[in-house]
Amino acid sequence: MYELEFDNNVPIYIQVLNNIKSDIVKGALLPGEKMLSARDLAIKYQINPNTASRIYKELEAEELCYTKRGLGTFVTEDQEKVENIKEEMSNALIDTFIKGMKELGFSKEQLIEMISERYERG
Amino acid sequence: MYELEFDNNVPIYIQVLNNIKSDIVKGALLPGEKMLSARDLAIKYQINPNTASRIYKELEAEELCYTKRGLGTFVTEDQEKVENIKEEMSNALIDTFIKGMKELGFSKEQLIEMISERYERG
Amino acid sequence: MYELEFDNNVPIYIQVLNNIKSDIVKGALLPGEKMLSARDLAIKYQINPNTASRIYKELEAEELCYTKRGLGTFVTEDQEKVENIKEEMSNALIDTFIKGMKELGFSKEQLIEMISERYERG
Amino acid sequence: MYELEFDNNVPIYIQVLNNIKSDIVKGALLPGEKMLSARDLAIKYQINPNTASRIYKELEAEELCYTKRGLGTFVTEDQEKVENIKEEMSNALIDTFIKGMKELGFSKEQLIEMISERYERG
DNA sequence: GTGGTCTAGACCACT
DNA sequence: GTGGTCTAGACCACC
Repeated sequence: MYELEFDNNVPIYIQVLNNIKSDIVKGALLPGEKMLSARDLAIKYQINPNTASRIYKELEAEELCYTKRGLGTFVTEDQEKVENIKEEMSNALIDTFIKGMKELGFSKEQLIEMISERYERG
Repeated sequence: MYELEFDNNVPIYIQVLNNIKSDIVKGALLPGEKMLSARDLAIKYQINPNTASRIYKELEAEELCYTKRGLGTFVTEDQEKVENIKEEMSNALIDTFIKGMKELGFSKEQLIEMISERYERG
Repeated sequence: MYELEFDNNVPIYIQVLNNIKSDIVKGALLPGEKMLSARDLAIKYQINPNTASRIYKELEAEELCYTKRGLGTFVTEDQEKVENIKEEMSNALIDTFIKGMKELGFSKEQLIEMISERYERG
Repeated sequence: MYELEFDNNVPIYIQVLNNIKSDIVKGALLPGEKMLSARDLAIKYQINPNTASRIYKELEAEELCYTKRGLGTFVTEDQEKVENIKEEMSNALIDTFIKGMKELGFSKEQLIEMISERYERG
């Protein structure tokens, strides 16, 4: 069971999905490594097994993992895919951040200052 | 009519709401200024009139505007409210940004560098 | 309700999926056209609404359609996507066919003859 | 050990089964010839021994091979059985091919042209 | 034991 | 009325 607190405004499966993606990107899940079974994932995050299944299905659609029938689900061995996801996810974060802050009227210097201040706290 | 392209994954009313809030924060909409009628807002953003109404209802609930019966809707004159919104919105942006980037394994220095690089581009 | 007879060896949602894809490829569903609601799709094919939803979700993942919140699901306007799908689907069919028949020892001439004979019948 | 790459969407035992059937049809495995032991089949294809056993069980059920206790498994000597299998397999291939391509809107002439072009390549 | 599919039904948010 | 999410539970095929 997991200590993750869900943000109710974001679908659970998205949150778990991002969690797993981060694990792959960070190397907490290694290429070729066997992942939790869908059922165990469900237990870990206290979610319904179907929801867990769905998460793996999405990961597979993004080619971040693959399934061997009857054996389980495994992290992709294609390191390039992993790099792409890292790019993609960080770009999305940066873009919404900069776009939003500009809209509010913050300067580059202000952004840098705020980040310096808060990085350790967060 | 407006050039805003909607992100279909975010409710339209949220997107317009944030747009208006930003306008107030930036001063594009001044305290006490008369706002568009719901009907005109609907036309400007090409949205359903019901959606436009809802947006004003939410703005009113946050006390960022008020309605004078028969005269229209006006931006709040309470500058403190405006400040609060600015804080609130920027905090939300910063928090998701830092939290997400940390999860992906980025350091403070990397964040600052990336922002420096991209601020002008965005 | 629909006259489709399901092949029990293939998941229903795949069969319906291919059906809809074919409709798009053939132009029976035009770019930008509103598609059946998930509920109506469920009725048409006599399947569970969740299954119908899932089908649209997959189509959307392949960018063959897009969703406007609260309004419905629409066929993509990107004609290139449609062309790609046509290529992809026909290539898959041809490749399995040729590969399988070669494995069985059939020559090119035999294949052509068999197709000539059976095309009308099928 | 074998160079076969498995398609994860098709059960492994089906893939190996078809492989062996093709070998019989093509004459790579001759009537009366002794086949690999289940154990060696497992090694050749890098599969689970249980899966290998299952494959022979299915082949036997279709009467394409028979077992002499203590001696091993042998290819059937009944040439008619072999012919039937060839018919069956090729019909299945042709039918899915023609049905699918028709659905996509291809004409008989187009099919023939595509096959002419690709047969050598495949 | 593993994942895959399907049904059923509930609840929610959006337009 | 539209799609989106989640739960629950069943059944199947595969290894």
